[in-house]
Amino acid sequence: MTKARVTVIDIAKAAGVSKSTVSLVLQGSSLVHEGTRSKVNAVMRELGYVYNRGAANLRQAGAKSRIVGVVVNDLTNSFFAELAVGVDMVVQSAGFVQFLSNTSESIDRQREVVASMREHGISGLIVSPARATDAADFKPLVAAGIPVVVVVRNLPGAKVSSVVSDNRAGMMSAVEHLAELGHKRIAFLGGFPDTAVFDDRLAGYRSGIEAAGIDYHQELVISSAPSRAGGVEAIGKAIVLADKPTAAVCFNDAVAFGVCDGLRARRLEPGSDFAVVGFDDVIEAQAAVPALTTVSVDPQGIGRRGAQLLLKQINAGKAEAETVITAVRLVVRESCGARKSVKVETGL
Amino acid sequence: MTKARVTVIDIAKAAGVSKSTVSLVLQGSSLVHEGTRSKVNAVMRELGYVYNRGAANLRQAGAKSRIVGVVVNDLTNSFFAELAVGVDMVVQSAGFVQFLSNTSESIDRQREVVASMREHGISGLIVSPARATDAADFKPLVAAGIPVVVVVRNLPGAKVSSVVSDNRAGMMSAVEHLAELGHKRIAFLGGFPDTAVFDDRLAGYRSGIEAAGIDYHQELVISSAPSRAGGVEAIGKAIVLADKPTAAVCFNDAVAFGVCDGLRARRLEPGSDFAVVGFDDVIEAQAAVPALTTVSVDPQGIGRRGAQLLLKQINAGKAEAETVITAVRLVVRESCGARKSVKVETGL
DNA sequence: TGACAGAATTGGAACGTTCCAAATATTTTG
DNA sequence: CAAAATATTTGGAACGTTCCAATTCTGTCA
Repeated sequence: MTKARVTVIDIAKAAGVSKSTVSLVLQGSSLVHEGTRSKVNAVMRELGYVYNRGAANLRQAGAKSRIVGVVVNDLTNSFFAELAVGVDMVVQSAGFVQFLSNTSESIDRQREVVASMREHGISGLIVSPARATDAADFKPLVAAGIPVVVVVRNLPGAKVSSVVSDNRAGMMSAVEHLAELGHKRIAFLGGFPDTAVFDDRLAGYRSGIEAAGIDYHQELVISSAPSRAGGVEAIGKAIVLADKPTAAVCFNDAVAFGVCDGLRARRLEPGSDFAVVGFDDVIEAQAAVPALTTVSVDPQGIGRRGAQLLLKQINAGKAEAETVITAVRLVVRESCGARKSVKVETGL
Repeated sequence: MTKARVTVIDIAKAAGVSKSTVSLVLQGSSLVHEGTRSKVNAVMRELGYVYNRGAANLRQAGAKSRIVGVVVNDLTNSFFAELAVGVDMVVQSAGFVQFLSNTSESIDRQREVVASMREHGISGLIVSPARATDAADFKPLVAAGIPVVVVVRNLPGAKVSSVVSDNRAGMMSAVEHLAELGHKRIAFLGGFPDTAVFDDRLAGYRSGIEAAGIDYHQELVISSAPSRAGGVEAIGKAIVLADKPTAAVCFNDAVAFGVCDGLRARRLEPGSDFAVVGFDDVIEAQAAVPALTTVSVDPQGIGRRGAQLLLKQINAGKAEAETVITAVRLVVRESCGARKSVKVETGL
């Protein structure tokens, strides 16, 4: 057990050069003689030197720690796990490492986590903000010159970059698809109305029915928690309307699954008796029964785009807030009734 | 945009005390007078001070950075995502943050990632090692006094702590369950034979059939990649045996899903025509058709246990290698044929 | 050969914190 | 009230790196 850490000074001593030269080697400077460089490298290997980024970071004040913080609200949700993987891919290949934390939708936790990351000197932050995050919450970060990229959920009013999926277009295509299948009474179920994502998706819904020549009916928009339980609740309200809907687009897949549960509890089969479309295309969507028709959003792609944007801003020193909207596409499976339940898995 | 960072010296100046006193306040020392403490705290808030852990860390050489590294081989797999969440829970509440990285089973990536984490001064490492990781690979870490906890897959020969599920007991209970259902020819399908996990699960299989008074037949053990495709391959070999099996325990759920695919491709229905049992209880297992009977391992629990063990070792300064085996339990669903396919979801 | 340019190297000083030993203020005690 | 004990506070000197300006080495050219 080696007690003393090997430092740049030990290397210098052993290689017969000064610490400055070793430092130059470390930074790959072209100023050092080829022979010296290789000797120093050899000694470093031999003594088992490990670079102390903390110390380096301290000196080059404000410069880059090569750490990016990643904050998501639910890593258990495969959507966010994929997102984190996407971020990791680009971040890692740029020689950065990621600090990843999970807020579980808790705004206090988010604050703690971000503060902690800041203490550790992150060079940038990618965050999928917890619900009800204050737009001003990341103000201090950007004021300190730390770029912030918001993903998945945008933060209207905050002057930060964001990468979100095309919620409007996605929901619109879902509605149009249902209209093409002949549905006239299409409900919009689930989601909290106080969020930007909700607004976007609802706007897409309205454009969709308008494009299909259907009138908008206020009572067909039923909000609820964006969860499975919320879906059950929403379909419960929808089904007792005087003029019942025959189809629904849901705020997200979780709600859609809940809607399916609620339909079954009323002896209605999703797909054949009532068309259901989700949003997100979580991993369970294709394995479910019936397989869920949904809008696929490629969380990994969002992660990659977000990371790229962040790295760009980090390198640029300071960049303007920028918004990226990633494309989505409707994946037609069974729950919309367009296809019979054909359970053939290739597997080969 | 504040150009200059606020330091402990600025606080000291503004509060009319010395930097040492500020430092004492920072550390919550009981040496400082109550009045002084609150004044300093007030000034810190006012000036927007942010603690520089890097600098602190530099001084208390070797001491704790309050960063733990977490390395998994596939974050996309919900099993590992859950694990990471478990780690995050305990690590976060202990005031640590986690560096999380994904190796995608690449041993080079693993090496890079671990090296990078080390440069950043992690106080401990939790790793689910990529396949074929050399037992000696973490030697330098522990030599430097950085505790390492290996999870999920153990590393025989490495002198590090580990937290693994009870593979032996789990597989044994799966086999016993099938035997109770009347099966005599039970195959063991999938997995790479060069891994410790494989050995354990196979040993459990052997104990299980022995306990049931069934003879062991070499040809019923068919290894393959531990993936869906591997499962298809393995069942393909099993089904053409002279004396066909009527049931199979699989190396993991992915293999089990592949086995189901392969059965269907041969017009056999998993559950009724052939019993299939998986291992892991991934999130898709209960939503699949038929719902998969499998051995549930609680990855989040493993994450928590691993983190606790790591923190213990970090606090102890140095601890002996310790092995924790977490309990598993068989979850009986449909694919073993014990139950009819009853599709009732409560949802409420 | 001496001056000069370029290449390679180098000794501090700094970064923001913690630690130590020592100094000062406050209280207690005989 | 002096001395002793206790409670607070405090200036440096670290920690391991990078940066700067300055230095020492090379060779080149007139």
